[in-house]
Amino acid sequence: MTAAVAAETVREPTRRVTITDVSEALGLAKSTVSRALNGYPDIAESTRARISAKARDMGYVPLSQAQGIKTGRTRSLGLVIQLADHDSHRPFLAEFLAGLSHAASVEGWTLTVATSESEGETLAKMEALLRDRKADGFILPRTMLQDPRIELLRRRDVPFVLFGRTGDPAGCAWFDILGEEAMRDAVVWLAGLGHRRIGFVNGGTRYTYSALRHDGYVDGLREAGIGFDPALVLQDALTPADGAAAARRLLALPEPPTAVLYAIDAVALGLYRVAREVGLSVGRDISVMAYDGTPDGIAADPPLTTFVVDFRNAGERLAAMLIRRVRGEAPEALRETAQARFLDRGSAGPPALTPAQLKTAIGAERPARNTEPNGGRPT
Amino acid sequence: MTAAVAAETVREPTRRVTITDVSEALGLAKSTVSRALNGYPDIAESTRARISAKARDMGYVPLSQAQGIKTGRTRSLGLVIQLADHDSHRPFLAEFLAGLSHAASVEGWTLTVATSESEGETLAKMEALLRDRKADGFILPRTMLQDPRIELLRRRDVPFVLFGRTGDPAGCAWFDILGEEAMRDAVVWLAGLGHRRIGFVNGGTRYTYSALRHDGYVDGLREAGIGFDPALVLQDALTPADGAAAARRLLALPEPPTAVLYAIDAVALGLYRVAREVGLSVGRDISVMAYDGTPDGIAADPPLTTFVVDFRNAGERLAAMLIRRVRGEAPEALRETAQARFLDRGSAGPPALTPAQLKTAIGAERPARNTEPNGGRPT
DNA sequence: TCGCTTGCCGAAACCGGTTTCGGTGAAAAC
DNA sequence: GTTTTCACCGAAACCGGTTTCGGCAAGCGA
Repeated sequence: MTAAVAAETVREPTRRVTITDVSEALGLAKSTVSRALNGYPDIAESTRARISAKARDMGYVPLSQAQGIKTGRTRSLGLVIQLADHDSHRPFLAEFLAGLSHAASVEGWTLTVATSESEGETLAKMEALLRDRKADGFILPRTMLQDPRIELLRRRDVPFVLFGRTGDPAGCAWFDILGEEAMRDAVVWLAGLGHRRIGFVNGGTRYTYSALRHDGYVDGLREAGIGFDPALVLQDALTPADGAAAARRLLALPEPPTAVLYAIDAVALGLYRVAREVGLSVGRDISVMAYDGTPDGIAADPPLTTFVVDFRNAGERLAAMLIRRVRGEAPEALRETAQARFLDRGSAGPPALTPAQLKTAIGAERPARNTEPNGGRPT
Repeated sequence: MTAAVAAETVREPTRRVTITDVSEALGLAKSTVSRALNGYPDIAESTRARISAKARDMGYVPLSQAQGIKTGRTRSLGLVIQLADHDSHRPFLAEFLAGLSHAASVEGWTLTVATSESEGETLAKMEALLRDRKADGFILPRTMLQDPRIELLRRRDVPFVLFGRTGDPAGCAWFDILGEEAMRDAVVWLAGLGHRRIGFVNGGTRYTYSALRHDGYVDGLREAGIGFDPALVLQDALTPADGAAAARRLLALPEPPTAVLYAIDAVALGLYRVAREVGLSVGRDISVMAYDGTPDGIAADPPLTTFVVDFRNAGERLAAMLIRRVRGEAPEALRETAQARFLDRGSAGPPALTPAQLKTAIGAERPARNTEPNGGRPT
């Protein structure tokens, strides 16, 4: 009741201050004010100063949609999230959005978000956002070697930035984390602990990061002086279930790895399950490392040793870059990379067993299901 | 190289079809076309039919920002996500966004997202989005009993819908899951299994859901004929750490509960840790149930029995309601609720112990750390 | 037959900006 | 001292719509 009254009375009639208000307050033509504020060269510096001062303390903020009707741009960033149940980025979505939103709002821009269930729908959503002028450009997460989104935007001459790299970098701006360096460092670190048989469970081969991380793994082996064994490498593991299957296959090898490096945290959690089943202690009997920095990794026992990606920072950098891109800067000048931060949480240690010992330990231990502390208590 | 050439040649000059194009094609004034398409009564039905047919097959779609300059509305929904490290909704953000985005796009609307780190920033972001006309209304997640967002929007007469309920429902539209029913059902179900001492670990008391779920817990006790014991109820547990602390306090009671009901999945995971520490088997020695349907709950051992909330559906309903709200429908007609789906995954079973037995079992079992299968193997 | 509604549509103003195109005055060139 | 040039600003058109206002013709009652 009181609320309704309040809504009626307090309702602020604060008409927004327009460019006309500013021009009239100064006795100038509104075209002059517009050109002054937009940096046209045919305005005297003194006049420009007068105008921007007045505009500032009158609280004038141009209405982006009114500008857009003529300029075609509305100061908004587009993000189309393609959902997939295996999406390992999902836990970080909030961080990523926070980064994007923050960097955007600093410049007075906003973020338009859409979701899609398929590649085709993603393209359709992007076209719709362009048609409605709800996005001046796009952030493209999870880039692929051959990416139809890039092709579309290139063709339409729409600005975009990649979170990740791609096959043909022409005309592309990007921000990416050097996953290859993380993989290399991981291998070197594991080798330093004494491991010589190191498995690698990679992510989706269609994504750009996959080939890069594989290269990093190979580089690490070379640096550590360990020979490459293709039997130790598995591809396209995207879910915990995939990760568990991969772990089983690796442990079933004649000479199983004493350490497994996963390209994705969430997938690595699958190894924990397998280890529990076959009675191996993670971090002692079998070491595991991964990449991403999932919060879930902390809950694991022992917590997962990993490389932490700062998704918030990634969002901030990408938004800032896209804004500059929309403003006309060349894509070649807008390419940044950063490193993931190594975080040792105990899931990788010196090998307690040789591969041969490991092999026999696995066979001896089953069934390993009944390992609860209070197993035999009567109901 | 080929891409650059393509960008140059294929660049579509597809000028968008405007209302003027349509009016000229029909030999009518554009004002007539506008009024026809917007349902004004002073247009003959035959004319209206002719116009909308022509508009359709010319592919005319009004430019929302051009409309907005006059009407003030741009067909966009606003969502300000207030981040907090304890936010239990975070795992569901993608689902929620998918629901919002999908329902919005069906009506030709879009979703503008911003994030904030504090209550004050949330309000500021909402004002900024309104000022820029980037949002015609807002979805307010995680409503509180006393919610400053609601007060702001009421005062400004801006449409909004709540995900949750609130203290003063005047002028509010909402969608909510009946958490109170879930809590009641949980208690009744636990009682049916034989539990008489049932703890309750609630979430943040400032949020509306908290009081409701507490009521549901009490209702369940009444229905099961169990007396209410305030010692079994803890409030404001928002993180796994909080959940662990709560579990310790409950287990330290003279007569500890044999089952604990958590208002939040993520918090309930804290009990698993405590159980492992003191050597209790979850689902046998101590039962636990919670609410939300977190994916993390599946990874727990045993998987967490819970009530699953369909966040995607929630997003869809909320977006649809907000659109209707912006179009002028009364808030009182836009109030929906739904139920969470019970999902038995094995973390709650018949009590294996009496509270007294439980008490002694806890004391006897420590230290319980060295329970790994291959404990004593030499390095 | 005449005047008055009423139904239906066109003309024009408007929304809040941008951009093109001249025009003016002062300084520079002759 | 006159002409030319240039720097600087105003007027007006425009962007793609909405909305107000008024006018015309047909229909109605008298």
